[in-house]
Amino acid sequence: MRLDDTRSLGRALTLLSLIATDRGKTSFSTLTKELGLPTSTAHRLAAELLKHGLISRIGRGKYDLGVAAMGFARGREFNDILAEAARPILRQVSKETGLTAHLGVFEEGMVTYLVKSNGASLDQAHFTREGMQLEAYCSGVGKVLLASLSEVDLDEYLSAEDFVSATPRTVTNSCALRQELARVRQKGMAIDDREIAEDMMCVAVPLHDGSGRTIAALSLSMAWSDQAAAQIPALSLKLTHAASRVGRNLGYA
Amino acid sequence: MRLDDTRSLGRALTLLSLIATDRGKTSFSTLTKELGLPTSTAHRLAAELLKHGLISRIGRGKYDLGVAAMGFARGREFNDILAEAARPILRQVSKETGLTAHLGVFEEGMVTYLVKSNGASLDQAHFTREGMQLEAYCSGVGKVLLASLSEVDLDEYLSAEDFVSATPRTVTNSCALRQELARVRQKGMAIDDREIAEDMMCVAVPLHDGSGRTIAALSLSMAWSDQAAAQIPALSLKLTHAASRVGRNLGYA
DNA sequence: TTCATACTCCCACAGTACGAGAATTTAAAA
DNA sequence: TTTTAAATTCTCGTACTGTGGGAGTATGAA
Repeated sequence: MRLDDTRSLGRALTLLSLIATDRGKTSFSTLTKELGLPTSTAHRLAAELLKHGLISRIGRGKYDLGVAAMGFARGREFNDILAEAARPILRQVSKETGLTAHLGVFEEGMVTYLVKSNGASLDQAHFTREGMQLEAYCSGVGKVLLASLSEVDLDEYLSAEDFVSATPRTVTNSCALRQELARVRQKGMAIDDREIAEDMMCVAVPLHDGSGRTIAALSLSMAWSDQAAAQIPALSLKLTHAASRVGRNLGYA
Repeated sequence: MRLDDTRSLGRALTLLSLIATDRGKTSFSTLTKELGLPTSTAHRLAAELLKHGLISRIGRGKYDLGVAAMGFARGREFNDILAEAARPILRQVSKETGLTAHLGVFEEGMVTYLVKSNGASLDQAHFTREGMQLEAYCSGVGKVLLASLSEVDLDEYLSAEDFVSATPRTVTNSCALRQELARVRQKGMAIDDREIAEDMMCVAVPLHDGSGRTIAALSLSMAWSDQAAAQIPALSLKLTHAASRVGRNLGYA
């Protein structure tokens, strides 16, 4: 897209998001000054936003979100949007690879699986369901999400959790987990090698929002084998690709 | 405003509201065809909406609301916006007239008062509070709101309610109330002449949304007297004016 | 009332947004 | 796999939208 092809629209939307953030605390003229918008232009755009109900006037020089903006959220959660935006892409990846793909988010110390797309055979991650919550420390998705936590959040998590072994390879030592998470952070991907089930492995990568924060993780699960292990770099690349496509679907540059 | 001064913005917002209504059921190309938007233009606009997070891609040719649109609604209700948009105008009216102004909406068979702006003296409607719910059949605001109900909704209301007299003049007969509401509908205003309190009267007018539906009512209350009664036409006009200003604050043409 | 600020209007001009059509990508059907 | 239809992106000359300074008006506060 040519950069200035949608200048008025872009400016108006920036203005809108400023108003949405500010919630009528700051005067309109102050906001537009920050944006460097000329008065007449700003008012012209505001009038159109007003006409469409996206903003409302709550006083002289004060605007807040409008009634149309309300209707938008009705019965819809961030997670729903994320799931719908990701679903077609996960479906494609699982079709291409024959493996089962997941998308999960971190909620209250657990991983919530928002999307599951089954691969060709059913012996991969047959126990997961959409909406299911699982422990974070023993899955690829979980490790990616934990790796994105701040120091304090991670400390809290590590001290609150009670780590039980799902398999002999599960990492249950808080120190070892810290090190593992550091590796994940550095590599930008996590591997679960028979840590959650004896005969399973998976790769997982983060999904970043526009500002680089990890908001979810994608994974591919497969039955464990030497040859499967060999494919991991390629799969991880594919997943990263998929993640950035999901990001694009959500409007993250 | 010159009509085509904000064409791209206007088109984009129309597109946005279509998507918001449709929720990804209809394909993008169908929507744009309905709007008569050329393909390339439509995609250019959609790309910008996407970039700002107002829409998200949920599949090939499918778009739904985006994550930014979510953030908008956070902790905000339609009633809040209505109240904030109306408050400065009611304040002005009550200052000009010295009377107490109210704005109320119909909720579950009762009137909820969203805004109260006190006049000069305190002997008008001293018993009302913002957020208070009162019976609809005996106040000006209530009568305006009842007058806007559909036949079936009104039938339901009339059969469900138990009408008690607040004063000797309160209309408690369901037939008489029907006639009174017809008058209100025809005149576009309601008068409460000592029906809720012995020494009080008030005028009320509807607030219409863009499509003409009554979404709220505004009123002015005063102590009863012959001279006060004589002012009612002028006050009603002023209120109608105020209502249309509130409407403008909300973006209703 | 006065004052400061918000808002609207005007209009000539710069350059954005337009949109047809071609090219490319994509997903699903065959 | 190939085929096919639809979605999406690209290109580019130009029409006309959007711009923004400035003047003028409206508004609310003191």
